[in-house]
Amino acid sequence: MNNTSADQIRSFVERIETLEQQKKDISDDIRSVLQEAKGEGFDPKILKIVVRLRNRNKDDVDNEEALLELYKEAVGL
Amino acid sequence: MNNTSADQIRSFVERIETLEQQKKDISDDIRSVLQEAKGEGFDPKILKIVVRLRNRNKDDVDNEEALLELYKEAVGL
Amino acid sequence: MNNTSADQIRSFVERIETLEQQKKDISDDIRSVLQEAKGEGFDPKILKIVVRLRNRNKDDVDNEEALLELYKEAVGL
Amino acid sequence: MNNTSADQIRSFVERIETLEQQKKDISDDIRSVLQEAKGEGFDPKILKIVVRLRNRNKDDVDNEEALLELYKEAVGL
DNA sequence: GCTCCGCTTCCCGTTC
DNA sequence: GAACGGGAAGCGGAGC
Repeated sequence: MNNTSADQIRSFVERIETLEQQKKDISDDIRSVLQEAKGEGFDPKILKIVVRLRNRNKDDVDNEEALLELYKEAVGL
Repeated sequence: MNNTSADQIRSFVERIETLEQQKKDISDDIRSVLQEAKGEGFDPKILKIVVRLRNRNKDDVDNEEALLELYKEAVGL
Repeated sequence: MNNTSADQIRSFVERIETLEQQKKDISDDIRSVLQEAKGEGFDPKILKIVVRLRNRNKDDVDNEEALLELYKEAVGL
Repeated sequence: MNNTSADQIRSFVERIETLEQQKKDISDDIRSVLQEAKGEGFDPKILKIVVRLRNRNKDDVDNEEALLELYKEAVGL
């Protein structure tokens, strides 16, 4: 390996590390918000489910829920 | 549920959504950097491994590698 | 490393490999069943959800669903 | 939903549950083997790495290791 | 269609 | 002994 290649590798690695650190910081922030919510009596797990549902098409979600009800009845739930 | 609780839930959900969006943006940035590296002839997969190794204690990594060599020999690798 | 250690390592590795293969076979079987169900017009994703629900305590599931409804209303879903 | 559909759903769900149970049993067996190995002084984590390596093409693994060494030197590892 | 990445879940170690 | 948090494995979805 020549020097230029090594320099490039170092550069790429450092750029990625910086971004990964930022990502980790944000993950920590999300965790903090969920903890805060929990401290005020809300359920973090359900909050995450709601966030996911809001990212999805409403019709799809409705259809899926309707189907699930049918299947649940079929197995006695 | 009273109005205050609903407001709190909305607030928590929106804060999480904002953070999740930021996280996604950074993930996209990382992907871009890896693509750029690939375009210059480097292996994105190996770059990621290097980033992970740099996050770990050197002695731990060295020990693990030494042990792995022993085990590999034991099974004929 | 002495010979005995190497033998032990080989033995452990082979035992694990055998078990992993069996596990993979069963995963394939599950996938086949889901495919068959899909072929008869059922939704594999919903079937898996039902299986998971049946593994959980009914009261927990009911409580979680009730809570989710509340949160959904709070954010206008 | 008619009775036949409900019967089919029940049947599919039960078949999947049976298979999932078998899979879980095997996972437990694997865990036992790793525990046993640990009890005799071997490192479970490394054993799992060896199992994974044995599943891969030797040339690929060798190439990857060679490349990794180059990159590690480039960043001073 | 396949690989690869991110998410979810599970398991373990720690702490109270 | 139970709950909590961190880490690893398995699964589903996205991107090539």
